[in-house]
Amino acid sequence: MSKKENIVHAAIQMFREKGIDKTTVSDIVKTAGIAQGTFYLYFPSKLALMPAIAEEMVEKMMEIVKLSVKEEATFQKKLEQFVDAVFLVTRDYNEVQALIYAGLASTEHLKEWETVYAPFYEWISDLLQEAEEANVVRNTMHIDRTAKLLIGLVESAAEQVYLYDNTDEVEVNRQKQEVLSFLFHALGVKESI
Amino acid sequence: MSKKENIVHAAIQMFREKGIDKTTVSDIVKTAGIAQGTFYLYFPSKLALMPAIAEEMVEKMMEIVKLSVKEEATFQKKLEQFVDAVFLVTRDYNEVQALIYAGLASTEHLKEWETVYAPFYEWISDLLQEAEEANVVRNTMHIDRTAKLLIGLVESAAEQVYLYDNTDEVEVNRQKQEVLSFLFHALGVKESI
Amino acid sequence: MSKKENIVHAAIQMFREKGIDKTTVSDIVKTAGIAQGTFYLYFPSKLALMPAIAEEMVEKMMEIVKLSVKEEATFQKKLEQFVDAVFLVTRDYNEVQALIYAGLASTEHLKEWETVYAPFYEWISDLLQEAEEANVVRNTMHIDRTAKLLIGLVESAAEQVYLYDNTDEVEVNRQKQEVLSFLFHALGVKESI
Amino acid sequence: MSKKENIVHAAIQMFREKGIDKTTVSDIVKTAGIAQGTFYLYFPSKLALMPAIAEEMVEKMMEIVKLSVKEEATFQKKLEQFVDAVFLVTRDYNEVQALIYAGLASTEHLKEWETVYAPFYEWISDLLQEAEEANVVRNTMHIDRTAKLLIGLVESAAEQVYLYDNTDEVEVNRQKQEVLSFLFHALGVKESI
DNA sequence: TATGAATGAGCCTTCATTCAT
DNA sequence: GATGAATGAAGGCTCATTCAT
Repeated sequence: MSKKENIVHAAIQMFREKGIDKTTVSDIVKTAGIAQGTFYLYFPSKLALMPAIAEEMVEKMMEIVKLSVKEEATFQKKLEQFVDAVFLVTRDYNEVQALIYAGLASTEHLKEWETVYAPFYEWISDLLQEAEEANVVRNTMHIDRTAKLLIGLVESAAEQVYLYDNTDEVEVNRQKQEVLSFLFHALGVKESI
Repeated sequence: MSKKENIVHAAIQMFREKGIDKTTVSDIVKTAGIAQGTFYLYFPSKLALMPAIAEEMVEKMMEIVKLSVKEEATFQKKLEQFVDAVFLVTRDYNEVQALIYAGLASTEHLKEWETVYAPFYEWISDLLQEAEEANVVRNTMHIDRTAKLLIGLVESAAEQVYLYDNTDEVEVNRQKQEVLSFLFHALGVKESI
Repeated sequence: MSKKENIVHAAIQMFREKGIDKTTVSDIVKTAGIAQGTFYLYFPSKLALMPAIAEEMVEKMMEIVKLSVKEEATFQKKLEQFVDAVFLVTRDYNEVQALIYAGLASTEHLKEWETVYAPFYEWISDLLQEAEEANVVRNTMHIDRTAKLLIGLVESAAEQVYLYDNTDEVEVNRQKQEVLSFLFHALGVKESI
Repeated sequence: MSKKENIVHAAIQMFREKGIDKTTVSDIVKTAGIAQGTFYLYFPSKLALMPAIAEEMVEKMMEIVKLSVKEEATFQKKLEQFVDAVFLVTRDYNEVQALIYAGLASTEHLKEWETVYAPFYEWISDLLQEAEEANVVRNTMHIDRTAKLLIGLVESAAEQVYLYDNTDEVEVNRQKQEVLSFLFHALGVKESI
């Protein structure tokens, strides 16, 4: 593993353990097992970490999503698997996702966000596109815009359940079901498929 | 205005101007026109501000929502007005909303969140309840859960458009329309009503 | 003594002991008996100390000069007393004078230098003016320019002797004599007076 | 050009561009086109550069002085040419000369100073010696001491004009004239020659 | 209650120096 | 000799919090 990746992983780990604000460069280098100065060989400042972490997180998410969502499943099933994946990642990394929000947002790295998140949006767009072409969803939606709405919906649902609500399994499943039901209607999923 | 409110308003103002991380207690007291020490007469620490601000923000949002959504309008129209209101508040206060997200979340004030946001959820729940009773939406949804989904959806849509996308009026309106269309389908709004 | 003066004195002391570059803000506050943060209540940065120190040094020099140079002495005697005074201050504070040079010069405080050093130049200018009017020096010199030359000459002579040469009393006195002789000729001091 | 000279030249260049304090070893090696470690093959530390630079600077000054001062000129003319040369070098290298002052002085390299500056002193001493023998100056001065005073005077005059005063050509020339006049009297230059 | 000067722990960052290749 | 990635001590500065008035 390259030293740069090493730093990113250490940072993610510390962010999950101590929160973003409380994590210092000193924490990160200690975890990464490198010297303080070495950090600055790879990142010009602490803030410059954020895009790299965001990228890493999106990659991880894409990985899990691709692993969860089976190629051969029906669209309905795929949606279900997708929701499962997002809930999973949110449960394990919601602290870090808040970072992607807050960290990226509070700096001047806003433009990078779009780039970083792009593959995720695209993946959903493709999914919706296929579904529309297969005539299993309503054909009145704007694909790209709807993709974003879909992601926003599922992520916020997952955040609500893991950050603020009790996280007992039963409740989580009910929330997932409600999201799916909400989604099916929103997309006009054809029941008979 | 009580001195406590004074502090809260000053904090919100500074957060909007300088961002949350960059705002210091010193900034806040200067804006509030009080002494450094006085702050600690009303709040035990800087973090203790967050719930108070969240409360204020939710109040402001409720106010705007109540002002925007006309009692006599149809459910469809009400939804539209609601979306307008959320977009409006997000545009003007997205920095501060990020605080409610990140600030509350990163501290130990998580439990307070529920309480603070409660009136907002309730208001939407009531709206949905009425709609269901009037038989203008599908009757298969869990009201409270759907209320949260609805809020999450609209807020994330507004954030996407104001934080990351270009904010030209035309684009914003398209996004609003897509949200509404998405929502109408999700809630199973009866077209004929 | 005000806390600001306290800091300035502590800084001068440390500069004399450790040299300028080696002196840290931490050293200064320790000597001044105050907290690290207190320093920044009175000076926005470490560099901002320099003009204040320069001022203090010039004041000290003026004080010693005024004490040394007797009102009723002849011009020749006054010159001699002046050279003594400059040598004295240089011996005790040459490290700090280097600071005034280097410190002021290396920052953007150059303009302040003129202001700070002004009373010193003026004092010499007045002395020369009187001498010219009393017809005890040549009347072909430009008073202000010559004042600066005179100060530059005496200071550099003192620096040479205390910084680089051996500082035994005999050698120092010879150097003083040579300076005076040089000066008397340069100013065209009338011997018979 | 040897690698050592290369480093010295790079250092001088960077000192002139960025100032002494702000110049890092990293800057120097980048300019010299060598690796960070290579620096330490030729100089045991950053401070060890200073005498080498001083030497280089004095050499440069001697070169310019020798070029400016014509063998066949009268003593008066030679003095004038000498002042011109010192003003020239000061204008172009005053930053670096401050280094020779401050840098050498503040370190433990004081003793080297004498050695380094020696040829310069000697050259002036020789000039004065000749003048005395030719009976064109007063014969009451101590040659070596006066040589130092002369250099101190001219250098401080040049520094004053280039560092603190306005540097317009007219003013500079007036200062030069005043220095020369001061000098002629100080040395007791015989007018009729 | 109200003040605001004082505190000091701790942060980010720099950079001279080293050393394995 | 030459390299340049790695080191880590140390510095300047910030700012939430305290406390004597």
